[in-house]
Amino acid sequence: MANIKDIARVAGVSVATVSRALSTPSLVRPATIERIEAAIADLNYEPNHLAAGLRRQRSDNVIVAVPSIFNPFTSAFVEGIENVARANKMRVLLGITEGDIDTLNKYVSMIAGKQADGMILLEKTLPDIVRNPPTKSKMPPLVAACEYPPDITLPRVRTDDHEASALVVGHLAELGHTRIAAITGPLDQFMSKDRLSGYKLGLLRARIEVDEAIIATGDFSLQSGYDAMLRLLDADPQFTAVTCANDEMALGALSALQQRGISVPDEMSVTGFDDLRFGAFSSPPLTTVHIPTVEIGEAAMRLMLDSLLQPDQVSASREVILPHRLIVRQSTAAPKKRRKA
Amino acid sequence: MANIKDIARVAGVSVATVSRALSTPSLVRPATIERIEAAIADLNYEPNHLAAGLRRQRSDNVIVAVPSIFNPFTSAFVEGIENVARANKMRVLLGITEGDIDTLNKYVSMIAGKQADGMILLEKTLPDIVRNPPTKSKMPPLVAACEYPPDITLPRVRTDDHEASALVVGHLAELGHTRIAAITGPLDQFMSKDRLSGYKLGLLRARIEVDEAIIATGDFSLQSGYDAMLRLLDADPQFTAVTCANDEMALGALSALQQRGISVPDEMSVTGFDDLRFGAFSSPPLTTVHIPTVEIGEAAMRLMLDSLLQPDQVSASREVILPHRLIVRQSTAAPKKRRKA
DNA sequence: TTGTATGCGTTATCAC
DNA sequence: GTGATAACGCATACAA
Repeated sequence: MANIKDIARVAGVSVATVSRALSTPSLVRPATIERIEAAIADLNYEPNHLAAGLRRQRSDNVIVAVPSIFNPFTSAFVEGIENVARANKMRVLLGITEGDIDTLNKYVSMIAGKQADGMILLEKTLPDIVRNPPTKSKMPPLVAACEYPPDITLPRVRTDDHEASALVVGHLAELGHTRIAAITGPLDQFMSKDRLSGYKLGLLRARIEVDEAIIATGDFSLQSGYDAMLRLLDADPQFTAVTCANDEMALGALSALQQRGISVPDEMSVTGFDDLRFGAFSSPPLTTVHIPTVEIGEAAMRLMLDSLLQPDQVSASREVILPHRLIVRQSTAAPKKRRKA
Repeated sequence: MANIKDIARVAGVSVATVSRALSTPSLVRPATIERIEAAIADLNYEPNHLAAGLRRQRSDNVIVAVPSIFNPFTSAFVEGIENVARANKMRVLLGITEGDIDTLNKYVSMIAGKQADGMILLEKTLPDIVRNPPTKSKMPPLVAACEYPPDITLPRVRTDDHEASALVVGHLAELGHTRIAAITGPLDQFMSKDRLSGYKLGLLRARIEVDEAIIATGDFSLQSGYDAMLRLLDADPQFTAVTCANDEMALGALSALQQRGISVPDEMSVTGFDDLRFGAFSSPPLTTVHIPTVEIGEAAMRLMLDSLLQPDQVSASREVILPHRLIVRQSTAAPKKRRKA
């Protein structure tokens, strides 16, 4: 492969000029640039990013740490990040953790190793470095999405899941439901807790008492929603609506109801959370809250770019909150018939 | 940040020894290794991957080029790639093309620029370099997945979509269906053509004549499946089954049928293709063909590792074909009632 | 506007 | 088993 030296020789200039022509063309005479470009085309030259990176001490990569990419929520988020990364000449390095903290910590150390310039997190656990900032070396640029407790000082982007959850419950209450069950996410995740407390807030506002007997826990998967729905039905058949902490579980719940022969929304109203495409085409189409997942990724990447441009800026505590909105489809209606026990 | 020189000084050895201790510990006396490791821990040293890469002329990155990651099929594929990449100390660089050939070509040139060592493709179009191999520089390591015409010489991994499609149609024919509609993918994609020809093969085997009037084209999206189903129903209400080129479109079709009040599977049988998780929880659960998407990604990455280990090997024409299997759920049944026109 | 010289941090070759 | 040293290819401070 040709290198910058070859180009310099062929174009009859110095390597410095070639370098400048590539990175700051405004400093080079147009005629010179032309000769250089001719040489580049001639030799099929491609700048060596590794060498440039070594010199400039940056890789132009950003790590995206997620437990798995194998679900629509995460992949939309990653798509958003990639969109703005690409527009800013940066690349996305995929870091799948499978929820393992050691793997996550290893990804963080890749920043010190210059494999990446920073990291965007969508994890339920934080890397150790957040709680134990390095004393000698400087803190690597980190951006958090969605899932984190309020006491950390990372730049972050999220939606107001608390209010969003209350909003859905309010919708059900307005329809006339008074016994509203819930299927939550895993309660060791901040996001789940937030959505659960929003559910309780919604009940409070509607003057409905919380009944722990009709709150079931899932793990955000279709299967867990299906299972939780069955458990709920077996435990107490008197509720007329169920609100799920995400669309996947709501879809699972829908499937369980269909199997039990309980009609939605006539006998049971069901709501989701996230607004996955699949929810719009379920039977019946799912009432849910739209979460701007792609935009969350985009905003996270923009925060990352900010951190990268202004190192050790105290923009550390920047927080972006994106708007949600209720999407009413056909899985919710006023409670009509009483189901038989 | 500490570098290898600092470690050497603190440990009282030369940089060469430190480097060896890190990469080939067997060549270094255990006692020496201990001193070095102590120094590493002491100074919080992290090897600079950029410098190592420059010297060794490799980045340990592999680009995954996909039109979008925002769908379960692609993200499962990427997850598979990441799994085996991680196990082999390589990283995945996400390359989203949005179907743009220039973007794709740019990703290819990143290999020459040493940002990545190779590229795995899940695209409907091939980068120019495949048709016009470079004369002076050597061909970058490329691996193709699923979507490509048979005349290219890239290492590749796929399933036998042709037979898989015929298999589904065979299932419907066995149930007694004689008018079987199809919803295909975009016909400029090899994968769609393959699945369509498999559909026709299935009809042929069942001695059913092909009727172009009940073949509709979609674009693999939920919405397009929904739209195509409506078009089909309006054009000819006499068919009793419809086979869709992927699960997303089948789910869309299910939604359209439900809206029209046509019961599945009593009045209409529906089949999908891919076996997304969502298909198992639709109403009714979807009969489909399981495609081992994650495994396809894993196999693709293994082919990549092979290419990387044995440069200019003529393993170029290696092809891996992974098995599919029919998954019968409740969206298919023997044709019972005649729908009213 | 252009050229010269230095260093980024590592690996690998060759000695010892 | 270990050490000295020459690349790897580029960006930039400084000179001209």
